[in-house]
Amino acid sequence: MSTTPPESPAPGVLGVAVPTPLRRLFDYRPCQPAPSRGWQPGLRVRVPLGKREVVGVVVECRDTSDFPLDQLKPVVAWLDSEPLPEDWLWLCRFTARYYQHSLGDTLHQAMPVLLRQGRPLEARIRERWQLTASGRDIDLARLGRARRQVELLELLRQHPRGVVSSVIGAQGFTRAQLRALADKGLIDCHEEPLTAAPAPSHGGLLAEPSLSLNREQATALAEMHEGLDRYHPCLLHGVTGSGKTEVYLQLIEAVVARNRQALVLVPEIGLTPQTLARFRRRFRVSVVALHSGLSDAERLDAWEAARAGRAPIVIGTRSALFTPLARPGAIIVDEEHDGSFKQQDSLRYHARDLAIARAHRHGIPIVLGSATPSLESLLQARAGNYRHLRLTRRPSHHAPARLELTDLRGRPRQGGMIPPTIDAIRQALAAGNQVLVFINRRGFAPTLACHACGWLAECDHCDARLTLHRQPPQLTCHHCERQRGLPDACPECGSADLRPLGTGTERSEETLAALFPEVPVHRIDRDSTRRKDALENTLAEIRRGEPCLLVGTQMIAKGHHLPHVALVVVVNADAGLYASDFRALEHSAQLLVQVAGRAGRAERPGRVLVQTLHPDDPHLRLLAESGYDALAETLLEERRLAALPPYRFMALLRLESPREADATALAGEAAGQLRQWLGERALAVDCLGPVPAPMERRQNRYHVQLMLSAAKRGPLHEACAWLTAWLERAPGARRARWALDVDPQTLS
DNA sequence: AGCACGCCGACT
DNA sequence: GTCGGCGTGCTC
Repeated sequence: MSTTPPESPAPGVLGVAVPTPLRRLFDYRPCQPAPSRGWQPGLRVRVPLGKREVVGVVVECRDTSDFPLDQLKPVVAWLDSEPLPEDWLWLCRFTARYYQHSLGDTLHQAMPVLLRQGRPLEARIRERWQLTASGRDIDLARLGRARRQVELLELLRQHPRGVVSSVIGAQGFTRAQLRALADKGLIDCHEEPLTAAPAPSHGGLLAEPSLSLNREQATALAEMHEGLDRYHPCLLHGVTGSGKTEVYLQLIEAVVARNRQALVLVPEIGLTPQTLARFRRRFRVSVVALHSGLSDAERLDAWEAARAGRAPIVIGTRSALFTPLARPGAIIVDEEHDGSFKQQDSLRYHARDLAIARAHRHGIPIVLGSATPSLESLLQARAGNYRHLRLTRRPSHHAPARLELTDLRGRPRQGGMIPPTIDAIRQALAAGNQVLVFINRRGFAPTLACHACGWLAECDHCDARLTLHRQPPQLTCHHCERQRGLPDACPECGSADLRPLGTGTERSEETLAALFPEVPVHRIDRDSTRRKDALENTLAEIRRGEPCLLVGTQMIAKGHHLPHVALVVVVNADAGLYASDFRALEHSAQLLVQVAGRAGRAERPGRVLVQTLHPDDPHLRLLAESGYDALAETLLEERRLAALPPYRFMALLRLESPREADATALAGEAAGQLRQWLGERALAVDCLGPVPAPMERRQNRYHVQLMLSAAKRGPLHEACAWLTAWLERAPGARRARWALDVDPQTLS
C-alpha cells in the first residue's frame, strides 16, 4: 500500500448484507475496537440476526439509519482486517441488482463455504526446507554416525529448490532430525503459501511449444491481441475441430506473459481430465481448476490464490465466474451456448452474461467460443457489439460430417433403430470402426404401458410418466426421483400384458448387444457413470480404438474427443422440433451439431444418420442441408417476427405451492397490481398470466407463472424491481413460494 | 430462509 | 395432561 486511506471518522452505523432472502441491508453499530484500517465496505462481520449469529458483509458505512438508532445491535466481531476485493464486491452487487436477488444471499453464494462460515481469508502456509551454503559444501562424512541426518541432507541435495515439510515427513524423517541439522547451520526453512506458484524455472512460460495456427486462427488471435488492454468482446465462432482451444491457449499465453490472470469458464460437462491436462501440459505456471472434487479447504486456497494473484490461470464451471482476480487479463467462456452456464435455482444467474459485465468493468477482452453460438451472441455479433471471428477450416481438411435424415415412418424398429440404420452400423463395425448411438433418454424405456387398457405408469407427485429402468428394475420419476417397484399386473384392469413404450439408452444397449455380440457395447449416461471414475475408465477403453458400440445421452456428445467414431446414429431427432419452449429448436440444433461433430474427427470422414418422423420438417432440413449458421439465421428472423428473445427481454415470475389455488391467487394479485402500476407510468412492459407452468404439478407442488417482456431492458428491470418489492411486502406472499427468473433459459 | 410463538388434535 | 402439526410474524 503506497498511500494510507484518508482519515475518515468512525461511522456510527454499518449497513450489512446478511444471508437472508430479504432484499435489504440490516444496520448495526460498529464494535470496539475497530479493524486496524478502519471500517470499510467489504469487511466480513459476525452479527446477531434474530436468535442466531450470521456472517455478513459490510456494504455501507454511514451515520444515519432508517431504523431507530437505539435499537441497533452491535456487530459481534469483524472477521477481516482488509476488505474483500472491490471488484468482487462490485460483481456481486451488479448480480444482485440485475437478477433482483438479495445481496446478502448473493455474496454468500459467491464466497467459498469456509468464508461463509467465518474462516479467515489467508493463505495456508507450509514450510520449505533448503540447504544453506555450508550445508551444500559440508563433507557428509563429518556428520558421523547420524545416518538419518546424512540421508536427509542427501535428499535436500537432490532438490536445490527445497523440499516441503510434508514430503520430508512422508519420507520418514522426524522434526528432531530437521532441528538437528538446522542447529548445525546446514539447513534452514522459509514459509510459503500452500498454493505457491512453482518457482520460475528456465525455459519461459510454456512447457510445450504452441501449435502452429492456420490463417483463420492467426487472424482471430491477432484480433484478440489488439485489444488486450480494453473491453473487447469476441465471438469465436468455429466449427467442431477448427482449433478454438489452441486460440484460447495462445491468448492465455499472451495474457500471462503480461503478468495478468486468465479466467476460463467451461460447461459443467467440459471440465474433463483431458481438458485440464491439455492446459497443464502447455503451461509451466500453475493452472487452478475449480471442480466438484475439491474440498472446502482446497476451494478456499484456490480462491485466495486467485485473489492474491498467485494463480495465473483459473479454470472452472459456472460458479468460477465469482473468483476474484488480483490482475484480471482476459475471460474465456468456452461453449458459450451451453445451458449449464445458467443457474436454475435460487440465484438464477447466467455466468456468460455476467462474464461480459465483468470484462466490461475490468476493461479486458472476453472471448465467447462456440461451434453453435447462442442466438443472443449471434445477434450481438451481427449488431457489431461483439467482434465476430470465424474458424471454418478443420486441420483434417474434411468438411464436417453431413446430417443424413432417415425416415422412421412405417418401418419396423429394433431398439429404436430401423433396418437401414442397423445395416449401416454393421458396415461400420465390419470396417473396424466405432459407432456412437445417441439417445437423449436414459433408462430402458420412457414409460410402461398396459396393452390391454392403455394405462401408463405415471408419477403420483408430478404430471409426468415414470421411466422404466432395468438396472435395477424399477419405475423412476426423472422429475422428483421417486422410485417404485415394477407392478406384476396393470393397476387399472389387472392385465399382465405390460410393455415398455419407446426406447431409452438401456434398451438400445440391450438390442445392440444382441445384434452385435462380437463387439463390446458401452453405455454412457448419468446412470452408468454414477460411480466415480466410471466415465473416465470407459472413455479410456474407447480411446484404445478397438471396434465398439457406444450408446449414450448428451453426456457423450459434449466435450469428449472420440477419434475412432466413424458413424453417429441419432435415434430420434424429433424431441425438440415441436416442443412448446421457444428455445427448444435452437437447443436441439446445437445438440445435433455437437453429436454430429463426434463423427470422423481423425483421418476419416464420418457419417451421421438422423432418424426422424418428420424428414420434411423445414428446420431439420435446413440444418441438414445448410448447417447450423443457416438455421440460426432463420431462427433469428422467426424470433424477431414473434417478438421473442433475443429481440425482446424477458423475466419470469415462478410461483409454486402445494395448493394450486394459493399459487394462482398470489400470481393473479401480483399481476393485477403490476398492471396497474405499469399503466400509471405508461411503461412499455407486457405482463402475461398467470398461466400454469408447462408441467404444472411437480413433486406435488403446483407451478404457475407470470411472464414479463419488454423491448428494452430498462423498463423491464424497473418492473421487476417493483414486483419483487411488492411481493416482499405483500401480506399473502407466504402462501406460495415465488422466484423471479431474469432472462429465463427455459419456460418450464 | 431460519426460528420463534401460538393454537388445536391424538397419544405415552 | 404434553408432543407436534403448520399458520403467522420478525429479523437491524
